Amino acid sequence: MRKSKVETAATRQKIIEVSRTEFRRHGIDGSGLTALMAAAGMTQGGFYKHFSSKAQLVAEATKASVDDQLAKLGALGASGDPGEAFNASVATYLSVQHRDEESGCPYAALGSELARAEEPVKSVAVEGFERTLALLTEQLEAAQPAALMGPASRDQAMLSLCAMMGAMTVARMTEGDALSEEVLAAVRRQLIVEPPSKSSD
Amino acid sequence: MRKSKVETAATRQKIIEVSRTEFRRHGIDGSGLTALMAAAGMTQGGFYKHFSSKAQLVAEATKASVDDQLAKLGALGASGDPGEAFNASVATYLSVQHRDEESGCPYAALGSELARAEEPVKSVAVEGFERTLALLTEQLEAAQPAALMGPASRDQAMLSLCAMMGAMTVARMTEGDALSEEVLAAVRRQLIVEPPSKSSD
DNA sequence: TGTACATCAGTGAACGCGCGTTCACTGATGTAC
DNA sequence: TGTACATCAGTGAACGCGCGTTCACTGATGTAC
Repeated sequence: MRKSKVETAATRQKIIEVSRTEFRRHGIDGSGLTALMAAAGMTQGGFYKHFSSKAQLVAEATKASVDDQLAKLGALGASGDPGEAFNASVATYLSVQHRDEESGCPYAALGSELARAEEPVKSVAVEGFERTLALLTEQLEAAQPAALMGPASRDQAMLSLCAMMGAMTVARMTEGDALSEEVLAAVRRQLIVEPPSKSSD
Repeated sequence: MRKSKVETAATRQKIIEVSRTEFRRHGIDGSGLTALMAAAGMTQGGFYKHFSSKAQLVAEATKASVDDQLAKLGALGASGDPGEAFNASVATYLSVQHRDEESGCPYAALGSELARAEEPVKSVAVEGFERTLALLTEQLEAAQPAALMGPASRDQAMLSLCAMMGAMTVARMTEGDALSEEVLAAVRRQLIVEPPSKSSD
């Protein structure tokens, strides 16, 4: 039953991919390895040929989700006006589509579980947050008058990122109620910034 | 072994109180009824004399935590300048003390788990959020020029509340790293409002 | 290039364990007379 | 107020179940000659 190196790598990737969906849907504690491996098309015994523990998988799946999110938000900046990248990031993050997605931001999906996580996972979470914060700070500086740059930009990016994550968690918590869409729209309105060229305020 | 009505009510309250601490520390899925009842000084069998299921306990514990938080933030407004109540709420919520507390805001502690909860819990979460939002909106309107009142106040309160919850989750996720205190301080700086009397901006 | 053998990806049963929930039982409390 | 009995808070063992992890086994892949 041995598989080729290419197949093995693909299987490993498949397990990570499937986990991201399962973790988002049922949480980390709520996703058993047996169900997880079945969703990847295998039996539970094979898991330990790819990962040394469930914690290691959680770390890798979280890292993959952060990388994905960074790539998605980064692409919004690369194509089009850099002054609009920040607003595009906010609008994309705080969309109903993101709320209903099976993947997406791991901090919004697993926030309180990640806060309780142990070391391999914790480091990934901290580094991922730092990188996302750095990207958002850059996008914010490109979108605002030069006078507002410096430490204030990082503060504002911090507020924006925390508000986005909080709003997404609340939107999922209140799904089905009108409040869910209201939270997304309200925080979107509050975070959007005016482009640097036209300063009317 | 039957207990008096007063003792029975006290035991019920004790279970709820203990649960709030356990849920905050280990999450909902991570808190077993056996450990929970032991922490309340009883054996697991007695649980069902007070609650019909674990889900019912989760709903009641969440409601108790929300009520507590509302009382705490409301008290900040009652004693002292109403124009300073909002800033006091922000500073109290985003404190290192709140981060390290065993009780505190259930949304920050259980956010992603509450988002996955079923009906009895979900309603409590939605209603609690609405009430907290209403209190914060009031406090905000008392702290700002009349011109900024109306729908904009609710939007701003929504931003503030989401940012506070998100920041607390991130602060706990990054505890041990300097980022943890930085997030709390940065979001505090961004949310504080100028009192209505001295309008310099 | 062809053969012989070591490697190891994946299987599926089994491990000990803790989960939420049920239940027969105990004995103090509450109630009816 | 005093007695007899029903109620029910709390005990602790047991239920079926799924958890994370281990392991002997299978057989195709990779490697050495």
